Amino acid sequence: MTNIRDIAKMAGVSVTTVSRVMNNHPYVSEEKVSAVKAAMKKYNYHRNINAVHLSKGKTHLIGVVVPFSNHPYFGLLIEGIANAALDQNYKLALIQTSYEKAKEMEALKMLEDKQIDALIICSRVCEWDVIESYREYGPIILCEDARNDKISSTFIDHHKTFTMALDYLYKKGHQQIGYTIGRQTGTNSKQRETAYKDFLERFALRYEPSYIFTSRFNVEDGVKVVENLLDMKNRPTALLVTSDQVAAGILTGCRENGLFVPDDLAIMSFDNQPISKVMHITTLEIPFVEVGKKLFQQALNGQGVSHEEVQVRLIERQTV
Amino acid sequence: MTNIRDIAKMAGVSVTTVSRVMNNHPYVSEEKVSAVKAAMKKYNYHRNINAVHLSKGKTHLIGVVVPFSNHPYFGLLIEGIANAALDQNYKLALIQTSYEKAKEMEALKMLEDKQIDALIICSRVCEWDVIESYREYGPIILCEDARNDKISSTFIDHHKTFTMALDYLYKKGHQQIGYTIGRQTGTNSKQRETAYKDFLERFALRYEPSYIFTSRFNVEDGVKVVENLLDMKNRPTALLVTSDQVAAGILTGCRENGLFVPDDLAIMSFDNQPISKVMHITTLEIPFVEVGKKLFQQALNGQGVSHEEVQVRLIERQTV
DNA sequence: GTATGGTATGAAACGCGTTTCAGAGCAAGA
DNA sequence: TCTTGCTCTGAAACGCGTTTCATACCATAC
Repeated sequence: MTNIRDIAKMAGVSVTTVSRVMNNHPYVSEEKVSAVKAAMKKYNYHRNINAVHLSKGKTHLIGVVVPFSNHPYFGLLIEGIANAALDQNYKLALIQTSYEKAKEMEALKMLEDKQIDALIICSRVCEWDVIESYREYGPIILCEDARNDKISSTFIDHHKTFTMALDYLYKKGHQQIGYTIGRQTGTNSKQRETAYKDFLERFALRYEPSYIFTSRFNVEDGVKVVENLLDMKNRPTALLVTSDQVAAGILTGCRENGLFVPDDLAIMSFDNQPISKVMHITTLEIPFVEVGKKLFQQALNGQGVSHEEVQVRLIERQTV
Repeated sequence: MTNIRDIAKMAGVSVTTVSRVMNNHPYVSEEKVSAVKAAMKKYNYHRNINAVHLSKGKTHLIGVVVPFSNHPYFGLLIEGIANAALDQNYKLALIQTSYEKAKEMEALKMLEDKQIDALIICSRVCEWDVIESYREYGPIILCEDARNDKISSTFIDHHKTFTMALDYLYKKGHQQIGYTIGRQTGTNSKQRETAYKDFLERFALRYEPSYIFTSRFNVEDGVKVVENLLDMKNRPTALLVTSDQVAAGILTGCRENGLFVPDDLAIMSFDNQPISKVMHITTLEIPFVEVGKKLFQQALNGQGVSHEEVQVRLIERQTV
């Protein structure tokens, strides 16, 4: 393999000059530029990017932590981040954790080892202080409400959003409202839980544990929600569903079991993925492209701590 | 930042010994091991991974090229590859091309620059000879039938599979069969087209161009297929659909427009994603985890050219 | 007693591009 | 004439871990 020194020798210049040519620095005479370029071409020279990385102390790689990549929510987030990254000539290192703490730690270690320039954590399991202790090694960006903390974030105020959705359902006459959610832990889930309890209190409604369906991630989980509903004596009249996938499953389950939507059960969902449009599911749109772009921007800027709130938008369709 | 030489000095050993300790080489006395470890701990030493990369000439990064990451097909593929990669302590560099040639070239350049150890291309736009010309820089693995070529692949024989599916539909009494597909170009699509034409010829059936629906990727595209069908005088009685997403859209569209499945229209789909189970769609299961694992294995082994065929499995449900 | 081989250790070379610093040459302004 | 201030160039240092090679010691093996 030819290296920069070989090229310098062949072109009759110094390595500095070759480096300058490669990086389009000014102050290189035209003759030398062409001599260097000719030599590079002749010897099919390609610079060793790892040497560049070592030298510059940067990799142009951004780590992205997701629990799964096949889930539309994270798929969309990845898509958004990847698009923003490509524009800036950055690459993405995908780290799939399956919510295992050890895998998440590995991602943090990659930052520590300078294998990545910044880390975007789309959903975390590690505790705050653990993540914070890695902040010194590079920018860490979270995709959850971290306004009270010293780590940058792009987030949706899920308390606000959930409250808005619940109020909307209440106004439509619903007083027995339940909800489905993925993980129980996690900032987003906690915010939603609080919003739910606040809502109940505000309207003096009773808390009914069976109205809350946890560990609901995909369509099949949605179908199972309906199975559960059928067994209940006193069903909720409306459900707030934190993913269009689950909502699609619930809708399908309802159809198969003779439950009419929205009359027997109203469904208000999240995300506004294509499936929700096709199935006419009322949903709260999350602007994934915008979220991805902001996450990436924060990862790039790095230094200071910033918090970017993203607004969701209610899309009224036919399930409420 | 402390480096290996600092540690060596602090521990009173040579850098070689420090390196050996880090890499668990034998032939280091216990006292020295502990001295080195103590020094590393005391100075919070972390090796610079870029220096390792440069030195070893490897990065433990595998490039994965996909057109989009939010599409379930590619999401699942990524998931499969990522799982296999994590097991072997490899990381994934995700390269999203949107089917733009320039982006795909960038991925090949990453291989050339040694930024990645191998490249898995899940769907390509570049011509054969372009890709082949980069083979000298490292393993390139394709996810399409490349048995006739000098590039490794893990693939599904789509001619065989399509033929099987068409025969199945024929046996069920269908003679007016259409199909939907994503891209028209690409090896997989070509194989399917050929299989379709061969099938028609074999049973002396007429080729009806309007029975072929191209550029169908997601649920919404499926709904539009139904809109098209409604305008047709002489509709197909069965449709082979190359993605469960599209099939879900078609099924939904049929329901809304009073078309009964399978009586008015039989649907045979591909992938066996969760949505197909929930909607009882008859489908051909693609074992994504297996595909991902094989792709990754080939990427790791590298040297020789190998071709791994993966079998699909018919899952009979209620749409045929 | 000598040959053989494993254990233990370190100096130095290696991989390779970037950047700092110093200096030379030349033109414009004082 | 002298000072600034570009433009252009290259030697050398820098980032840092790995690996080869040489060496030394000690223990079986013959």
